[in-house]
Amino acid sequence: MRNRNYALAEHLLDTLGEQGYRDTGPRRQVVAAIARKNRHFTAEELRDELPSIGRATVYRALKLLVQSGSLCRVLLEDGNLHYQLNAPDHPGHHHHLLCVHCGESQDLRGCDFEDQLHSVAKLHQFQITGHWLEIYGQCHNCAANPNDP
Amino acid sequence: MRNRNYALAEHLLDTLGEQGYRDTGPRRQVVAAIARKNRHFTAEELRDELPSIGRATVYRALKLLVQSGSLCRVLLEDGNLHYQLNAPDHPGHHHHLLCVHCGESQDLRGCDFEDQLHSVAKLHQFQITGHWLEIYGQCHNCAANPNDP
DNA sequence: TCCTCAATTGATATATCGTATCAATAACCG
DNA sequence: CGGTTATTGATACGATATATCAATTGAGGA
Repeated sequence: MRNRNYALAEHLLDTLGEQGYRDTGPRRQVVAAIARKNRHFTAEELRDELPSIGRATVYRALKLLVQSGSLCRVLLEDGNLHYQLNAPDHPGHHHHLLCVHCGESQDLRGCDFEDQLHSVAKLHQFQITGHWLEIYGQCHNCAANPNDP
Repeated sequence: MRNRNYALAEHLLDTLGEQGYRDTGPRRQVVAAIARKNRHFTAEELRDELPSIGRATVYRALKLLVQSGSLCRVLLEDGNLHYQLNAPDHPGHHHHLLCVHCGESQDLRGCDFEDQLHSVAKLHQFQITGHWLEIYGQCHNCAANPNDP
């Protein structure tokens, strides 16, 4: 686990490096903290875990990671925005199945709404340039064991 | 137009009345201001138009209207949440085609993603309880006249 | 019509989330 | 090594929204 997190963190730094961003101490700490997370999180949550790092630095790092496709912003059902690490082999725009019970988030893979979106758009004479989709519910585990933590 | 707005405002007040909420002066003003809008807006925008009304009252009215299904929260592409009046005959949960150029918002009607969502969910052994979808692009008008205001 | 009481209001403080500024510092590259 | 330039962090600020609570007001009953 430690190893996987470490490799993940290095991967994130590499991705930033490829885009000309420097490999700095604070950045390493932010990225390491993100790699340790196994669910979506808020910027402030992260900040609490990194008290020695300036608020602005944390927000800047998050923004870079979103821009570079390593991190997603996910919209919770209540309208709050959280962050979620993307799988290394699944960067950029995609959708999530968010478990409202345990907070787990699965990527929606191999599914394409684009075709349907475009045909709908045609009906409305609308040119689509983007979309945002989040799906809420219960994951397999939580549906089977509704009384777990 | 004045008449339509007036009827709209009365409709919103009626809807609140049915749920046991009182018909008050400040509420009437908020609702009237909303009925005048023809695009999505922020709470602060509304507040600027109603300087005599307390900040909290504006937010409270918005919340009630969202709860009662008269108002939608819409997510802009940048992650900001705005409010959008629902058509009286189309309350509650639905989706929007948001023009990123002029800010117009069309309701997505007669379109059902639910079936597709559920079959995808089945693959992931996930029980869907809700979803959030926004679609961004250019409306017919803006696509045809990209240089208009 | 007037009373009463609960709902509502608004001033204020507080919380959350994020950006702008800018001097000091640290990374990278030759 | 330096020198340049990105980066940092302290601080202030702004936007969005809720909590508190005394004062006010609407609505239904007497």
